[in-house]
Formats: sequence, structure tokens, C-alpha cells
Amino acid sequence: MLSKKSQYAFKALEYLTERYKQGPVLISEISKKKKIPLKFLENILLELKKAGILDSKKGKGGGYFLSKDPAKVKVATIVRLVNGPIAMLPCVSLYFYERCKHCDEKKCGLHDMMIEVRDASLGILENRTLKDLAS
Amino acid sequence: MLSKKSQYAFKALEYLTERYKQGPVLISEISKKKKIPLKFLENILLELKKAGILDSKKGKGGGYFLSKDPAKVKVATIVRLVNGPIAMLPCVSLYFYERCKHCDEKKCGLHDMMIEVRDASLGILENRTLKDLAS
DNA sequence: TCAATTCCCTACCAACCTGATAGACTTAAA
DNA sequence: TTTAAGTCTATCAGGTTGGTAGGGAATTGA
Repeated sequence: MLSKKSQYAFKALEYLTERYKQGPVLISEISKKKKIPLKFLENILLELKKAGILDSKKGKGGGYFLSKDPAKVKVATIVRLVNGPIAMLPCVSLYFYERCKHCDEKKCGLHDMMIEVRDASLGILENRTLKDLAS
Repeated sequence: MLSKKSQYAFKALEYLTERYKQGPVLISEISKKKKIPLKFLENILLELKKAGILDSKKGKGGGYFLSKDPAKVKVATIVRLVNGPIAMLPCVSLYFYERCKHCDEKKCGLHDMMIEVRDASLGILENRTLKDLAS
């Protein structure tokens, strides 16, 4: 399941997508409109900024805004960033791969199945963007 | 990601599938062969028993065994039982559904996408059984 | 009937994660 | 130089995860 943090992140990104190229948006505005605890949202937005998804401006008239075209930001990227691995096992994860300790990947039945599940999910998440989310 | 508990559960079930209809298998044997902490495994097997997946016999010559044909036990069932929801959001879960607090399911972009992801995953997990896992 | 064997049950624990808050600091505009 | 913002560090309660301890209950067989 996506963490609450991830759900908040998506809500905030949806809001910012709707306001793409309309100047900085206040954290407090997003917080109110999307009903996300202010200080928690701060952390999330900051993380998204550090990852290059968002950019910000300080001081009066400041706020957050998308740093690139929402049609170019994949949902899969956000999930990985905020929520972690998409795969159900470390040994089938593309971005968070870890070798199985006590099981040979070549003859592990779970392994192959979970690769299928991963690819099925990625087939969707890699082909949807923030723009799809907001429309 | 599947919890370690879930991974242990699948390993144990794989072992029991290989020994289907060959009499009870000791917890300690599964523990050794599959390298699963004994007491932790006890809990897991007990839970699987209570859910009707396994059955057991006490005393000498006792142990655990599958209570039905491994070809009839879906992987999806085990995942839900031991790991929880398969869907990425409560509001798109079939077995663990919860209404979204601050978002209208009808116009929530995430919602529709996550239904697709869920169905893609279920397309696999609902159509594989313990038997597929072991072979 | 008694002892050995095996699962069953309750309780507990440390470590970590999650969701959230507090407060001070920095930058920039007016 | 005041005010409006984002930035940073720290902290916290509560829950989950992975795992352990120890005795109880049922079954077998001698």
C-alpha cells in the first residue's frame, strides 16, 4: 500500500499540476485545499524539491512549483521516490535490487511470478504522468 | 513489498507443497531446510492453519501439512492473508476497502490508475497457485 | 499410566517506521 | 528593515516488524 505520505505527495502534485506555469504556490494553500497537515507537507515538498521534481522560491510571492512539464513526470518516478520499491520482492526490484539470501533466483518460484507482477504494474505506472493524474 | 513473514510463509508452503500427501512435516524440519527462525515459523504456520490453509497433528509423528490440493490454493489468497492488501490504495482494494477521506473517487486521478494496477497484479496472483510456485 | 514428542498459546521485546509537530534559521521582496 | 516565505534539525507517540521465551495441551507408544 502507498503510505499516507505518498498519497499526500500525489495530492499536492496534482494541485501543482493544475497550476503549472502560473507562478509559485504557497505550502499553506496546498495544505488547506488538499487537507494535508502543514508541517508534514513541508517535509514532503522539500523532498520532492531535492529530487528535482519541484522548485521553489523563498520570501514574499514565493512558493512551490513544478520544475518540469507534468506530462514528463512519470507516476512510477514519484512512487519510487516517496514510497519506495514498486516490486513485491527485493530480488525482483529494478531500482532497489537486493539479492535473495537463502534462495536461488534461478529456481525460486516466487521470483518469476513477482517479476511478472512487477512488469504488469510498471506497464501502467511507467506510462502515466502527472498530467494524466490531473485530467 | 512483501514482509519477511510473507516470504517465510511462501517458503514454508513451497516445502509443504513438495511433500503434499506424504504425511505431517515437523516445524523444525521446515525451519532447518528453509532457514526460517523456528519460533517465528511456529507463529506463521499456526496462522496459516487458522486460516484453513494448513492442518496439523500433535504428538509423535505429528507436524504440519496442506489441508487441500496445492493446485487449488491461490497465491493471491496467501498474500492477502499474511501480507495484507494487494492494492496500492485502500479505496481500490477489493478485500480491504476503505473509503477515501478527502477525495472523491469519481474524479480522483490516482483512483482509476490504481484500479488498473490492482487488476494487472491480480491477473497474475489470482491465477497462480502453490503448485505453480513449487514446480 | 507415564514419558516423550509435538503443536499451541500468551507474553514480551528491541528496532524501526510512520505520521506529525515545534522552533529556530535563511532568503528574498517590499 | 520588516515581513513573508521556504529550510533545517530535532523530537515524539504510536504502531509494525521480526524475533524470542516459556510453559500448556494433545497425542503417541511403551
